[in-house]
Amino acid sequence: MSKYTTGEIAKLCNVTVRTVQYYDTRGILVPSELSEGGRRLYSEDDVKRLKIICFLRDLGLPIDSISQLLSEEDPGSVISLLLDQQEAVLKKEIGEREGQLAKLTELKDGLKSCGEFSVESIGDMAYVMTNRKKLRDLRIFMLATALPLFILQWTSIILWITKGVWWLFLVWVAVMVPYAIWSIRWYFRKMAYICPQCHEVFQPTLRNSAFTVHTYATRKLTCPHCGHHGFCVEIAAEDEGVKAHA
Amino acid sequence: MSKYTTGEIAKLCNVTVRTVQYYDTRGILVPSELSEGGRRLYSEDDVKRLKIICFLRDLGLPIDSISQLLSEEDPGSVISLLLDQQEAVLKKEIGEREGQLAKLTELKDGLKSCGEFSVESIGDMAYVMTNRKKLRDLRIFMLATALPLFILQWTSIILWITKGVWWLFLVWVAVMVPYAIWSIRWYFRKMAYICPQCHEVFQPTLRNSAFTVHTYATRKLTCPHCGHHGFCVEIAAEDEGVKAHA
DNA sequence: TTGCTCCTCACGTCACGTGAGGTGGC
DNA sequence: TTGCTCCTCACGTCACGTGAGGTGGC
Repeated sequence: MSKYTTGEIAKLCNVTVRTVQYYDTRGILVPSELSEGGRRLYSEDDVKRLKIICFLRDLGLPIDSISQLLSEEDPGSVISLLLDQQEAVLKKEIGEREGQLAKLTELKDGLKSCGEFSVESIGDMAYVMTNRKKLRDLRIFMLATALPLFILQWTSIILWITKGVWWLFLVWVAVMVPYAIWSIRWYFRKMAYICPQCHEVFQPTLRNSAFTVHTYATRKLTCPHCGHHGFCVEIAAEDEGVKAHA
Repeated sequence: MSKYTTGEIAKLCNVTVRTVQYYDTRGILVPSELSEGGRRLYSEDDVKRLKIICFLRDLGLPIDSISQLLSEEDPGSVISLLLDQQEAVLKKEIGEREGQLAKLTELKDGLKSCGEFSVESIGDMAYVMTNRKKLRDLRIFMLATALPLFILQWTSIILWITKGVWWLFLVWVAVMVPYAIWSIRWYFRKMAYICPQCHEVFQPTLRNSAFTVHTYATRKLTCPHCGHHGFCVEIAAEDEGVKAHA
């Protein structure tokens, strides 16, 4: 029966000498024999054991679990539990990293579209990203309230043209005017903007914001903190009112 | 300008007090002021900075990189590099874990179909799994050599029946007989089996293995090491011949 | 004065890597 | 004797967590 030294068994199993020594001190793979000089000597069975350890380790199992499994008197009852656990761990870790990857891509896109770059831009982007869900909810709510009016509008127009029923159109006008006033006020109370210069969050007055150039996500405004005039990213306002996003 | 204590800034940014203290000792977030009693006092700007740190940390970036980025005089040139790097890291880690997950599932399936369980079964499974590619290559090679003969067989039969050409069938017989002898011998030289009892790899003699019950992956054999008689898993033999899979 | 919060060591985590300084075995 | 391998400390990694023992501030 040939015996292997630390270096030999390490090479056989594609690990470092240090790893073999470490497994000895941890009691996971104790050499079956020691030479007179105090050198570790490993048997064929030790090699098999180390291969099993490495296989399980390469599945990501912690060595303490492997150690417990190998010293169990009935490993059959433990192994499937351990593997199920590890499966859950791996799935969770994959999910986490995919989430991070999605956020990272979003950040990259955001920084690409944002011209001048500073560390604060990252803060703005982070704020916009966490705020995005809330913003979407607000916009959806806005559309949802407008939808019945939209239907009423076209129903009344069609009825007027085809059947000559004109009173429904009057109903629409009567409802539409207060809705328009309410919705514009509501929208500007719920929205806020980030200044690209001083990175403060502010809410413009209705007068200043209603009649300016704007896109889907930005609006040309003057920052009340630093006086900068330019396109500001639209976000959902904090519930408590105007507040630095800090 | 209000100031925040360690606990306050920690709560604002959803981290522990210890984390805030740690970022101070690492020089990543040094409090802008200290009280006479030596307590850390943080400004609004410090809060913004910590939020940025946490955002980047939650993308999985190492704090040393964050630290460097924040102390850079031109962060714009570094950030995209850093994010690209992190993207690669995350993709690699996801890939690794998906590989581990696949192996883990394979192991679970293997252990389910393997009746009596011991620690050595894991070793056998590991060996079968690393060996699987080689085994598949061998089987594909086997099929590839058989394919021309198979085509010749049906061509000759069809020609004989439809056109009365019988000599091609004689050619097929003349080629088939030596091929059959060669292929059976080749197959049993390339294949080996794992004994489920003593977990040794062995190659049975041609006589013992050719006429026994078998399935796609196993064959009923008697182990020459321990004498156990039962179904043994088929694997590709080591190139050097018979060898314990150690 | 009493809680509560904060302070600084200092050790623990996880699976080894990396020297340092000394020795066994061919 | 000369390389090569192996031995045992012992510290370092990474981002904090977890007490211990002491103090500031309302």
